[in-house]
Order: sequence, then C-alpha cells, then structure tokens
Amino acid sequence: MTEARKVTQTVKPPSQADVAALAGVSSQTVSRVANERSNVDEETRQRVLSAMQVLGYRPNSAARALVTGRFRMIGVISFSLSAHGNSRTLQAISEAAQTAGYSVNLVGPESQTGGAMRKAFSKLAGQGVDGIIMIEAQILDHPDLRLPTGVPVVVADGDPDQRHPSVDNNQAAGAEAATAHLLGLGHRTVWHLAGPQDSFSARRRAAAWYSTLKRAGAPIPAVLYGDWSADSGYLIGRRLAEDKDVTAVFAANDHMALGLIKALREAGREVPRDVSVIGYDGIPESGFFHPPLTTVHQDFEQVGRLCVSLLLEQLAEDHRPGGEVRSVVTPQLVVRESTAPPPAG
Amino acid sequence: MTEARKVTQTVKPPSQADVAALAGVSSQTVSRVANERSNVDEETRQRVLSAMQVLGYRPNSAARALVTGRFRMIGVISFSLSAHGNSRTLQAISEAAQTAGYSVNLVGPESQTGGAMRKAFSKLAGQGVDGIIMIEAQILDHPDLRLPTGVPVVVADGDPDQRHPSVDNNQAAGAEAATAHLLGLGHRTVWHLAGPQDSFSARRRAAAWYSTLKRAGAPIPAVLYGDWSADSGYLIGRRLAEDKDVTAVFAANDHMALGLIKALREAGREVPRDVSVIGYDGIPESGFFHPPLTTVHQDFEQVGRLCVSLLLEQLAEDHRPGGEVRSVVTPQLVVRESTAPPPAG
DNA sequence: GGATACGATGTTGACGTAAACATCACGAGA
DNA sequence: TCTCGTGATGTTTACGTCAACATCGTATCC
Repeated sequence: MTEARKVTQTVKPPSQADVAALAGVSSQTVSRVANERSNVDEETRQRVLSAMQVLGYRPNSAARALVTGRFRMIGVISFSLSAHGNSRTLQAISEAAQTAGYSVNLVGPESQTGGAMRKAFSKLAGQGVDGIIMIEAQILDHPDLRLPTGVPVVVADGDPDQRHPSVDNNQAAGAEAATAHLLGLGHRTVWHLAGPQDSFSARRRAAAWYSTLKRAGAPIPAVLYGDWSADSGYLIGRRLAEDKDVTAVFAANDHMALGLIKALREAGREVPRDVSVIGYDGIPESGFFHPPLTTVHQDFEQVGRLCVSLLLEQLAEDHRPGGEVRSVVTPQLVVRESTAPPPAG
Repeated sequence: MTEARKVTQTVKPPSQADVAALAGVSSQTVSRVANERSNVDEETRQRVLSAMQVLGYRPNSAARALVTGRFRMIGVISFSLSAHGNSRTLQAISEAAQTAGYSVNLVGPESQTGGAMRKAFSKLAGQGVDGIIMIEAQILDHPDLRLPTGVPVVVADGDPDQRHPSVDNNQAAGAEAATAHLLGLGHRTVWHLAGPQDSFSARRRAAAWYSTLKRAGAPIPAVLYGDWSADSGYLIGRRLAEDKDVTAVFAANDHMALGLIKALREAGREVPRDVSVIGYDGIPESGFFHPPLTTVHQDFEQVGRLCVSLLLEQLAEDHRPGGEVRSVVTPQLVVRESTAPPPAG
C-alpha cells in the first residue's frame, strides 16, 4: 500500500531568480519591486508582483540581512515576565515594533548578574538584532557591563547613570504622590514596603518616599523589603500588624499591597479604618480588591512605545546622540477606598 | 578643536576570515571550531579560540542561516500577553528555547481574525524561523487557515481538531473538578461565568461544566460570558447577585472570580456563606483574595516547556509525524476559602 | 616496506540578496 | 541632426558562512 506522502517539507522556497524567470525580468528588478523602489515601470511591477503571488515568494531575510547588515529585528531583554509591568511593556514593544516593520527577539537572562546580562546581550547582538531594549534591567550598574558591540540600546526603567537613552516611569513623582496622599490624610508618617533592593524602580520609589517624609518633617520608619510578590507582602504584613503605630503603608506594588491587606485583616486591623494602604502599578484587578486599592497607575504601554521610537531614532541617525535622550512617563494617583484618615486618638 | 569621536558604530564586526588570518589557519578551520566539530587538533583549536577572543568574534547568524537554511529561532504567536497564562507560557518557552540554543521571535497578530493570523504566520515564516508555537490561538478553526509554508507548528491550548501537534491543559478535567467540587459540597447546581466564546479554553471549560452538571442530573443554568477581565466578572456578578437561587458559581478564570466576588459582596451576598465561587488558573495572587480563592491551578510553565520540546522533536525528525502528537498537562484543584456548603434552607 | 586508512587542514563554490556599475532607449534642447 | 540627460533595466560582485571535495602527513597492518 503506497501511501502518498505529503512531503511539503523538502520543497525549496522560491527565490528572486525564480520570480525573475517567471516574470521575464532580471532578479535585480524583482529586488527593486520587493523593496518598493520607484524606478520600475508600472507594467513591469505588476508583472513581477503577480509572479510573486503565483510562486508565493517571500524574500529570504537571512540573505537580505547578510547583504544589508540590517536585520529589522529588535532584541528585548526582560528578566521576568510574571511581573505585570514587564509583560505589558513587552506587549507594547512588540506591537510598536511590528508597526514599524520590525520583529522582536526575546531573551531572558538566566540571572540578574552582570555576567548573565552581558551574555544575553552578546547573544542577542550575535543573533543579529539592530538594537536592544532592556526592560527593568536590575544589575545594569555593574561596572563592567558594556555593550559588546556597537548596538544601540534603550533602557526601560533601569539606567540610573543615564549612560544609555532611556524611558522611565517617573517613579519619584509617583512615590511622592503616594506618600503625600497619605500624609495629606493626616497620618503622622508612612511606612514603606519596598521592592527588592536590586531593582532600580524599587530604589527610586523608596528614595522618593524617604525624601517626601523628610521634607514633611515626618518620622522615618525603617524600610521593609519584599520581592514584589503578594506572598512577601503578606509575610511582612504580619510583622507590621503587630505595631500599633502603623497607620499608613505605601507598598511598592499592588501585589504586595494585596498580601499586606490580607495580613492586616487577619490580625484584626481593618483597611482603611485602622491602617491605610496604597499600592503601585495600577493593575486592572486593583479596583476589585477588598477594599478597592488606592494606587499609582503606570502607563506601561506608553513606556513600551517610547522605547521603540527612541530605538528607531537611534537606528535612523547613524551617529548616536550620546546617551542624553530620555523620556519620562508620568504616573497617576488613583484614589480608591484603601486609604482614609488615621483612626482618631 | 578636533574632538576625538568615539565612533564605535562604523567598525565592521570581525569575520571568520579575520580570525583565520590571526590564528594562521583557513577560515574553514575557524568554522569547524565555531561549530565544535571534533576533527580539529586541540592545539589549533586553542589558537583559534584565543584569536576569536581577541577579536571578539561572533558568527554572523544571517550568513549561517543563509547557507544552512536553519535559523535557530522559534516563532511565537501570542495574541495577548496581559492574560496571565499567556505570559507565563511565553516565559517558559523563552527559557526552554534558550536552553536548546534557540531564540524566540515574538509576534502578536493585530486581531484574532483568520486573515491577521495567517499574516502573522507568514510574516514569521518569512522572517526566518524554524518552527512556530501558537499560544491560545482563538480563531484557529478558521477553515482556510493553513500553514503557508512547510514550517512545523505546535499549538498551545487551541487546536480543537488536532490538526497540529499540540499541548493542552486538561481543561475538561479541571472544569469537571471545579464543578464536581461545588456539587459535592451540596449545591443544587452550579452557574458558569465563562470566558469569551471565541476562546477554545473557555469553550472546553464550559463544555466540561455542562456535561458534569448533566451527568449529575443537576439543572443547567444559562451560561454567562465574560471577557476574562475582573471588570466583566463584576458586571455579570451584579446581575447574578439578584438571583437568590444562585449559590455556586464557577468562574472561568481568577480575575473574573475576583470581580464577581466584589459584586456579590456589594449586593450583600457573602462569599462563601451565601454564594460559593471557584476560579480557574491559580494565579499567585488568588490565595490572597478575600476570601482566599478556591481555584484550579494550571501549570503554564509545563505547557511552555512541552511546546518547545515537541517543536524541537519535529525539527529533528525531518518527516513530520502527522499531527498526532499531543501532550496534556493536568491541572490541580486548590481548595481554599471561597467555597462552602450552600446556606441551609 | 608499501599499501591503506584516517585525521587534520585547505580550497572551491553556493546560498539569496542588494549595491554599484553598465547599458539601452528615448525625448528634449541646441 | 546631434548630444546629452534620464529613466528603466540588466550584469557583476560582495556579503560571511558551511558543505563538499581535495590534499597532505602519519600511523597501521600485512
């Protein structure tokens, strides 16, 4: 029984030469049509186009990249996608890149060490990308982390020294707004449940919280460090709940705030009656927490889009503008029901 | 004043030939070292390796792809990354691909129409990927959606007809477990807050819910459709709260469950005292909801890993095994505090 | 000791594309 | 009428790599 094997596999895709032969032109003309050059006769163009259609021609990107040196591909380094903001930013990057005709090559370093970062970097550079976007690269201040090749880079939320063009959420403004909101409600001071110490975003929020308290002359409690997870928020919340002085907490993200609120509730401390809690990020679910969470909303989509356009700018001008370029996206305080004036007395 | 311009830009990266010249061998030997062939003298190998080091040589992937026809790149089509499961799966795919020495090329179709899907597909194929993984492709049953080229495909959670190798969460088992759990607690029946109708996962969960009720001889309420968001869960929850017959709801994901619970609470119906709610997905935050959410936990990481290994298998064997390959990942019921026996009377 | 096999290395060519240059026809202007 | 410019098209070549084949030396076996 001879089975008709559907071996679509081995069929070699058509090349420019095949299209050229069918259309009765030179392969160079096919190239011109494929690249939408103007100097092709309309009639010829149509003939070539239909030949392409017939054969199902697609330009070979490898060959094209080999000869042009451009890959039309953006590399993205992101450590974790489970963080809400990162995946949002990535999605926006992907969309914007696509619109501009670029692909996205995603890489996650195995760890946040300088070495792993550099490895991811050079892997990407070797793989062939025109530019690289790093999302919240935590260990970017590692002294010897330099771009291995002359690949343009944009850093999202992570470059403290401004060595690279970057796009940042205005963490200072957001954290200050959060802290000031709580102080404005009458709280004597505000505790801070920070993100991990190796995160720049976390550091910036903590710094702004600190300076806001200082400026207001409020006492400054010790910073508590979580790891962004609800679980860590919960664990720290249990400790915090024991201290009756705590009437207001600024959590560095919504997930930790969620865990924190649970811990407080279990300890009999109700939010916001006994303790006010404010989060950060403004994830879509935060409005449905119990109580609905007051938070600082970040526009990650905007960050992603700006990263791409900044990178494309660098790609366009051959000379690099020298790390001065920087975009800042302003977050927004969203007041809901997890914050209130402190309990009387 | 002549400024020393640091034009790292224009420096052409070193090629095999450069390394060969420095090491005093032919470029073919460099190629052999780069590809870790065995038939190179150890001493020569070392010499070449150090020459590579000195020059900072990285093989040009475009040239390599051009001549081998392999790109060492996996294309991933994912519609939305804001869905928790998708970004988790993507992350796992990225890690597994990297381990196997592959890159990930991420594409999001503009819409879920067959046309946009096909476009994303052929874009990826044209960009040069060895295989494609589709994450939860909703409109995959579109009759004329066929692979434009002979590119191997693996579908995660989405291929109803088994036309392609696929990896699925066992939605039937999960939804049945959820429904049975509620029935087992004594509820007369279970309402279902389903995901959007064009989602296969949502359909499968709904189907299993239906058949479980039917088998148990329980009355079958009309299905309610959300869009996975907490917001949609809330809106539907407001309607559901009015019906005092409702004592148990199976929400097709945790986010909708969260919105649903909020709506019930606002209507004075307490969970789980008056109404039991079970979610789906098992997002890390679900244990910190109020009340902690009973849910069905899916192992997205496992799905991602299996997708990659299935794809690599197809890449390895030249002939394709014909769409019969399928992996199923079993979800796990996680009982917490949002489910309880129905109110007496 | 001579044929043989094998391991190490070099040489040549092909992959598909686009840049650079060459050619050709045709119309405008002197 | 001749020249020159211009637009359409063809020809040649380089891009960096690896496969295929060629070459050379050396150890092995009878």
